Parts: sequence; structure tokens; C-alpha cells
Amino acid sequence: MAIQIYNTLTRRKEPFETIEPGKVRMYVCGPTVYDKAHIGHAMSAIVFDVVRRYLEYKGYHVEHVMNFTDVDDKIIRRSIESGDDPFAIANRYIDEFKRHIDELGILPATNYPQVSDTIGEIVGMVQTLQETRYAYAMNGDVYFRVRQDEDYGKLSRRKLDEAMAGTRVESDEAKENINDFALWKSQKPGEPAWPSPWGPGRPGWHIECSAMALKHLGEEIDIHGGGNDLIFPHHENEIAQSESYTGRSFARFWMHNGMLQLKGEKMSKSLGNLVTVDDFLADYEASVLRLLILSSHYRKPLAYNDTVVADNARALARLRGALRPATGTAASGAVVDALLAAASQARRGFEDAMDDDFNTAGALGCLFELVTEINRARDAGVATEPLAEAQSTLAELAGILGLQLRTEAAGAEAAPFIDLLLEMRSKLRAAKQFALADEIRNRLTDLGVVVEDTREGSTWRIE
RNA sequence: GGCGACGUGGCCAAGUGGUUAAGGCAAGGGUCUGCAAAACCCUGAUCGCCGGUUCAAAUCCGGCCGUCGCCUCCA
Repeated sequence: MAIQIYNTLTRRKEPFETIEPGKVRMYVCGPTVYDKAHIGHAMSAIVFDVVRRYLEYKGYHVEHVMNFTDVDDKIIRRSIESGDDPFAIANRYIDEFKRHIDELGILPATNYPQVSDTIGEIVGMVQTLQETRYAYAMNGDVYFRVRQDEDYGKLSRRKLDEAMAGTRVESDEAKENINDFALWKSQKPGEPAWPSPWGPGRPGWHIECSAMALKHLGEEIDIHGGGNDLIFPHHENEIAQSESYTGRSFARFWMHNGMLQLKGEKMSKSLGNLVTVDDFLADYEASVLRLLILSSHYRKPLAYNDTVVADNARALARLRGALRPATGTAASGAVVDALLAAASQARRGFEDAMDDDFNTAGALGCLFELVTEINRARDAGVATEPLAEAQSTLAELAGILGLQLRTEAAGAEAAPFIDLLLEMRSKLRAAKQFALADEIRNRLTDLGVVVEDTREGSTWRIE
């Protein structure tokens, strides 16, 4: 079955076809870098990381661009408050975000453009839009003329003049129409600015993404993604600018992830109810967040709380537990056949789910079913070879979701000492000195070393 | 007020017309174990409410209730 993707533009699932066979051009809106990133930002990045990984698994070459908005009102405000250079602030958070991308196991994008590196292209676009009457200048500002764009509103399904009365704050400006939005803003005292035909100024909010997508991916792209809070006005305006500029359709598929919610509200900087990526990673590893995010559909809002996090941490442990080595010797027979059948069935189910608009929750269900089969086979005495085959299917499929199941043996330096302790402990157990043996196990547990006794001896791992 | 999404067992969450409604977490019972842990087996939902369409609906339509998002910066 071909991949089906839900397209916000049509509000339907559509078969995924690329403009150029085998190649996907994907643009995802990145953060405005004026503060620490929270796990909502991580959610968006992880969702599109999985989209990319799955498309690559299916054989596509993916060109993935994620921008950093480093010229913006909030950064300027921060700069004025703190006295720091606005670019220093932006660069600090860009570096931090890139560190998070690495920590969260997100594949690096092909490109991370910044607004400040795209000024020339932006000015050129605005000029052309002005020449073609899609934009007009006014006192050093340039606005997009919404009335000129016949299908304006097609993404958000919003009709002009329908905005709630009184919502608009800025009524001061001399815009032709209340819906017109700034492409270029004239410099105000203390603000960074670049020279332009309209005088010194800086880009408006939406034009950067149009310019960066155009510059790095071309006039028409396959997938444009972001959080669903960007549908209006940001993405709507991107479409207006880009399509008015090129005369072509901008993006084929618009994908939007749902919001991460904390205490029933969207997690956002302005609401102040946020958990930063650093906060999260201080307590849990990245795969827990990824599992949590992928356990529900990307378009739905996701409730975040301590219980859900703890549940997913345990679920991750179960996934990993399936990779424990075989203890038996059966290399063939009904159990082996059933195991291998389960592995290929898991792959089929996984692909069917993922083909259907990246149904990661359904795909995970298939993975857990395989976990059960693997554990059952191990208990039934299946030998290393067939077990390992099913295990590598599991690890491979989990890897498409970006889940790292094979962890690097933590605590390698301590290993000889732990082994020594466990060796002594097994002597104590053999001598039925259980009180002492249990004390060793408990003390190790307190230190984060989980000890498990099996028929073949004791194993340990760091938690 | 406009646009949109969602409401499935204790919690999280797939499934969107037709076999016994996936899966995870938690809980209870059992197997294994010196004990524990892990693992395995067993146990639970008729799908917000009301009405309609249909031979057949969690799944389509209408109404109601509830929650959330966007309409202002936002992943």
C-alpha cells in the first residue's frame, strides 16, 4: 500500500506522491530562538524526524530543512531587557537547540537556515511582490495585500473579515486592509536592521520561511510541517507570499502536529506552563520522551504528566527487555517457526500502520506484540540464532521510530567490580546465606544497579 | 462570535461500517524463583449522551453535553 498522509490543505488523507520520483523535499518550521526549548518543540521535531526516518526506510531520499527564526520581536525585546546583543541571544539558543537535536536522537536536518543569512533573498522577494502589486510600501513598512490573493485563507479555511471583532490589537497602522500583514518592518530605535529599498528595516514574521524554503528546496516542496498553532496566520501567509511570488503551488502536503498539553493547556512560553528539554533530560532519557510522543497520533493533542512519563519509561524497559539473550538451544521446531512468523507479521503490521498517516501508536502495538512472542520463545528455550533474528527485526523497526533499544553498556568502568560482587554473592547464595545475598542486591539496587537472578546465573544492568 | 479537533476498560491509546474492540501502564490470580526482579499464562471496556440511516455502527448523519486548539506571539 502506498503511504497516505493527512493533508491540512484538503482535510483528507491523500496518497503520498512526490514531485520528483524518489525524492522528498521537506520543510519544517523550527523555533524562534529567544528562550530555552521546551518539550513541545521537541515533540514537533521528533514527529517530523519519524516522518523522515520512515520515508527513508521506504527508500526516499529526504531533503529536510528546518529553520531558526533569529530575527524577531521577542528576541529584540529580550535584547533590550538584558542589554545583550540580539544575535548573541539567538545564537546561544540555536546552539542549545542543536544540542537538543543530538540528545534527542533526531537526525540532523540537511540544512538549518537562519533569517539573518537570508536577508538578500527576502528583500528580493518583497520587491517582486511589490512590483506585481501583491505588496505595497507605507512609511518604510511593506505589507502583503491580502485582497490581491484570491485564494487567501485556503489552508485555515478562514474567510476575510471573519476575525473576531476586537481581537486585532493593531488598528493604528495605515494598512489597506486589516488582514494585510507585514513583509518588511522599518527600523525602530535600538533594533537591528538591514538596508533595503524602503530604508533600513527587517523582515516581517512570515516571509523568512517562504524565502528559506525557496532558497534551499526550490519553488515547490513536497511536505511542509509544523505545529498546528502555525496554521494561521503563519502558514496561511507563507502560502500567500510564496504562491503569489512563484505563481506555483507552494507545498503539496501540509502536515501539522497537535499540541503538547500540560495541565489541560497548551504548553507554551507565554502561558508559562512548560517543561524544558533540559528539565526532562535531567530526569529521563530521550527515548522515554520519544516513546511517549509516538504512543499517540501526531495530530492529536498530547497530555503530558508525570504518570504518563513513568508509564512510558516502564514500557521502554519492556521493549528493551525483549533483547535479552537466549538461554535455550532449540534451533528449529514449531516455536521457532512461530517466532519467525511473528517477526514478519510485526514488520507487515508496522508498515501498514506507518503507511496510514504515520500511525506510530498502531506501529508500536505491533512492536509490543513481537516483544511478547520473543519473550515467549526465549522462555520456551529457543536458541540464540533464531531469537536474534526476531530481535534484530524488533530493534530495526524500533530504530525507524528513532527508539534506541540497544543501549551502550552503561557503567563499563564499574563492570569488573560489580561482577566481582555478584560472584561473591552467588557463593553466598550457594551457601544459603540469603540475608547477606539480599543485602548485596538491595545495596546495588540503591546504587542504580538492577540485579536479576536467572537459572543461568545473575545479570545486572544500570538503570 | 467564526474556523477546527477530540471524547474508547482505573490511566494512556490504536481501531472509523461486518470475525472474539490492538497495544502499553496499573491492578488481581497463577507459573517460575530461597526470596525478589524479569518473563510467561489468566482476569476486565459495547466505545460521552440522545435520536436517525443501514441487514449490520465505536466507525456514517443530526442534535446535545464536555474538553482542547486557532482567530494576537507560539512547535
